[in-house]
Amino acid sequence: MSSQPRRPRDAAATRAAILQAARAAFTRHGYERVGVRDVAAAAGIDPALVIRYFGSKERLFAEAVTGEVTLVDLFAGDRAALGERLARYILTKGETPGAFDALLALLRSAPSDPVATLLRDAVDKQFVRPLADRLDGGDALLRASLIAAHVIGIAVARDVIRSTALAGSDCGALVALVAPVLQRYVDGETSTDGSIA
Amino acid sequence: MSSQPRRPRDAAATRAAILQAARAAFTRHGYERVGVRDVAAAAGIDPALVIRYFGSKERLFAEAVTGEVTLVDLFAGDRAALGERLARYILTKGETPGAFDALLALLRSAPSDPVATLLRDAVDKQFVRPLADRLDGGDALLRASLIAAHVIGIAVARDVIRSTALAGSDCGALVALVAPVLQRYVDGETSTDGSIA
DNA sequence: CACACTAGTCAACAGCCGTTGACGACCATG
DNA sequence: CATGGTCGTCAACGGCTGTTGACTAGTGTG
Repeated sequence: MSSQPRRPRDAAATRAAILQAARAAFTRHGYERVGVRDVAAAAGIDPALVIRYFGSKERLFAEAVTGEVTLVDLFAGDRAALGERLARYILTKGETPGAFDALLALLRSAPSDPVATLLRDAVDKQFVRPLADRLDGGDALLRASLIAAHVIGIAVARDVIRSTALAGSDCGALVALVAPVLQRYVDGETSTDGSIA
Repeated sequence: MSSQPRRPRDAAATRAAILQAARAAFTRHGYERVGVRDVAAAAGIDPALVIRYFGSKERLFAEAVTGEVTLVDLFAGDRAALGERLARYILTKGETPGAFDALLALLRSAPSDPVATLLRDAVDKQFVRPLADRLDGGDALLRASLIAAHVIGIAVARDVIRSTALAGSDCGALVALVAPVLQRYVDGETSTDGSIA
């Protein structure tokens, strides 16, 4: 029996294959439940190569997950519809199966301590702060954090917990409900009262 | 060298000690990162005894985490202040260190597949459905699910990710911001109009 | 051709995991 | 006192984990 043919000697392609396999696995199952051997098998190579290329599982995760999120362009544009843009983004995302979502990968891995740090930094630097910069009024940082919290909550409820109502509902109806709520955080007003505390 | 003295033969106390240690550990670190040996060590007994009492780690987790959440009483009372009650509950919870929070334990363990199912059932049965029963208007189930999503998001952002802005802020200011937002889901308004139908 | 270099494989390490069965120690009851 | 059943301990199983080093097979260069 001849052993299976070796991979062609292409370092760049192999590295990319590992990264792609890692992204898919981490997105679906989270950091803890994905083994180096799983990633290697999905990439069609030896487990040792994964370590050789990335040093350790943790660094592979960091490299696979970072540098992929580009939310900032969402924050640009008129603030009156910012809530709707955010709602539409989070709610229509993930409709293409097999898509890699760094946020989801991070959320699934959040219980892991180094990952929690990674996630905090990513959310803070790529979401909360840029968003807070575009908010007027007091408590901008707090309101941006609460917007992030709601967005994260929706992602967790729908994609991790797989809440039946959220997962099975029409996106349009969801956006219509969520958009004005996020917008309220954007505007920073309490409608019954008229002023911020 | 005499080995350390045996535990007094008290089955009920030992069982309770295991359960308490398991709750603390699962709340802090989640299902995956807590080993049977960790729980046993915290309870001061042999790892084998944990399995003897609970059958398996998974059943221990289920027993440790279920039957502890009693949110329903929050939903009773006047609906006009329901949003504030919810906001106050989620935001002031966990101020006593060492407290066990089943929701947090579940959230930290959510990536694990059987735990995700457990969590979905718990959230659905103990939160979404009772809450939806108290909501008027269309999309009651959806609006209740979105309230749950926001509450979960705040919990994740604050306790798992440890978002700096949320973790370090004054609870009163947070409640003032969150309460009217949750209330909007309660009232089911989509316009800026402040009146309920 | 012979060389150094690199890409890939293989086998194994040490350590952890959940779980099991055999084995003492204790206690209540006969 | 003897006996049966329960409580606790101990050691070990098989399987998994991330990681390492030795080894082979190709490639580009002198």
